[in-house]
Amino acid sequence: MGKKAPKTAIKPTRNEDYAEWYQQVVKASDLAERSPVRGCMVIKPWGYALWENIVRELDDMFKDTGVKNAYFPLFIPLNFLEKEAEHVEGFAKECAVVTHHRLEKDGEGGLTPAGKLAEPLIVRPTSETIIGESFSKWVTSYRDLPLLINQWANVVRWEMRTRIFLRTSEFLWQEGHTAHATDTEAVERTRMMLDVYANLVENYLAVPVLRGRKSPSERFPGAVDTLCIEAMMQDRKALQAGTSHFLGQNFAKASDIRFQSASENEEYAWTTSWGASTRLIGGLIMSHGDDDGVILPPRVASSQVVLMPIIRKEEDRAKVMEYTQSLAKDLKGVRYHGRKIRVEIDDSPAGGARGWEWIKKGIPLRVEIGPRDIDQNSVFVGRRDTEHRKKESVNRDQFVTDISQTLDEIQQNLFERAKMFMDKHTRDIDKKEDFYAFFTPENKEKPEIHGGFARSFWCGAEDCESKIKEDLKVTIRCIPFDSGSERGACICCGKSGEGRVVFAKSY
RNA sequence: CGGGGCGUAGCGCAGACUGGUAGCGCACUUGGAUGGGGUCCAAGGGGUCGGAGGUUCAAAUCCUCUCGCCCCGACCA
Repeated sequence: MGKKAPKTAIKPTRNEDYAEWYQQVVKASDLAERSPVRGCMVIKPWGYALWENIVRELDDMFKDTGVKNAYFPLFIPLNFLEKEAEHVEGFAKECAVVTHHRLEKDGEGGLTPAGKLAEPLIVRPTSETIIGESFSKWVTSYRDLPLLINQWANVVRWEMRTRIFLRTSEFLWQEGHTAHATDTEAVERTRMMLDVYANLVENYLAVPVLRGRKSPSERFPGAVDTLCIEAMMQDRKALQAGTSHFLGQNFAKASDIRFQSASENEEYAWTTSWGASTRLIGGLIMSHGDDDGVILPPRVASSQVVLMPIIRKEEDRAKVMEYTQSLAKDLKGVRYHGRKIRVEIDDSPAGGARGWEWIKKGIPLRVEIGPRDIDQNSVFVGRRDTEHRKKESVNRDQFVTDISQTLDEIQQNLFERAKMFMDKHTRDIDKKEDFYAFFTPENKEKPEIHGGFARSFWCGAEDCESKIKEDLKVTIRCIPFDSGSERGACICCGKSGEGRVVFAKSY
């Protein structure tokens, strides 16, 4: 008899310490690790594949709407950031600044910066200003519009506190920037791209989201309107999963993006910008992960299935491996949502440890293959979205035939589970005392998981927002598009407000 | 930047109060036995004890300074 197996692969559990659970899951799942550089991460192959799949899907969706990719510099001249007043306000801090362009030996075996730059360069925290510079040259006539550009890039924001995937000093993202002849068209584009994000997050990451707009205080600096999708994590906090901004003519004026209209007037363009980042991976982990590790939705998983040959006697090896290889070949021939199924073969020694590694990594399907299965032309299959002991023998050919359907069932199951969770912890709250109770943990010393999304009325005053933020660390995450026209008393001051807004604690 | 915690093998930790040969578990390597849910036995490899300075015959341990990380807060486009 071996050691008694712990109940869960991840310690602590979500309920014991959610923040620590998250870190342990990231580590155990082999998705990423901390780097020697403060606040930065190394994305390991198992995690980077998720990003590659997100990129592939999103990029296709963008191109389907006419967007083209381009690339702009990493460095932005300091004065560019000074062009838009509100933008300056929002970005004044938290930027990496390049002040030198050379290293010299310091005489003690080290290196010291030399060659001071006349004007410092900023490592882009976002690229509105430098892309605006290009746009101003590219746009002269209404015939040049709309201009629909996206770039896949890394950006740097010198955050005070970082969390792997959720908020890192450097992260990968895409930023779309468009310029239009009319405000209507720009507004439509803003909404169109938000819907693209919602589609990706719900249908690929299997994470349900709320769609809506930010309150003025939560807007992107310099934006006229910020649309967002918000997801609920398993600690019931909100995660902003994507934003799309209608910038009005603010950035066009700052960057001098003008065109001559059909009626021969000179006008400023109307611009938008929209982004989603590697933060999505953090959202995926916190939406689906359990106390045994991460659970990857099949449509973005690095690989969908792992084959684990069981070789009891050396003379069985050839037979088992042959059966395994042939199964792998058949599986790889199956198309799953337009792509090949990816198969891992793990022939490390059979035993519980091997299986647990794959559970922690969250692969959707685990398949054990031993002499017994071969005799019956079957395979022994475990699904990551069900209890880990629940495994069943399936006819080999049936398994291959059904695999797309099985993966879709897992995908669907993950989405529905997350949707039920969000719905369960979303409630209409009309009394101030109920609102405060909802967001106050019973144990102040070691807060349990509590709260959720509160749908309440708000009078529209920033004072009420900041009061609630100060009291409870709760903010308006979004004003849902479908909030309706029902009127009710502001949860804070009691004055009348139209439509319920969603309050929550957030990442 | 404020409060708290922590830096000792790849990972997790003990040793520190009371200074005296650098330890344990996991992982890794080799050999053997196992094998359908966290295997067993045996033998190995791996360390500037975060860094600098000080006290001492002697420092992981005591003192001073310093760097870094984690958690909570402030911040978060």
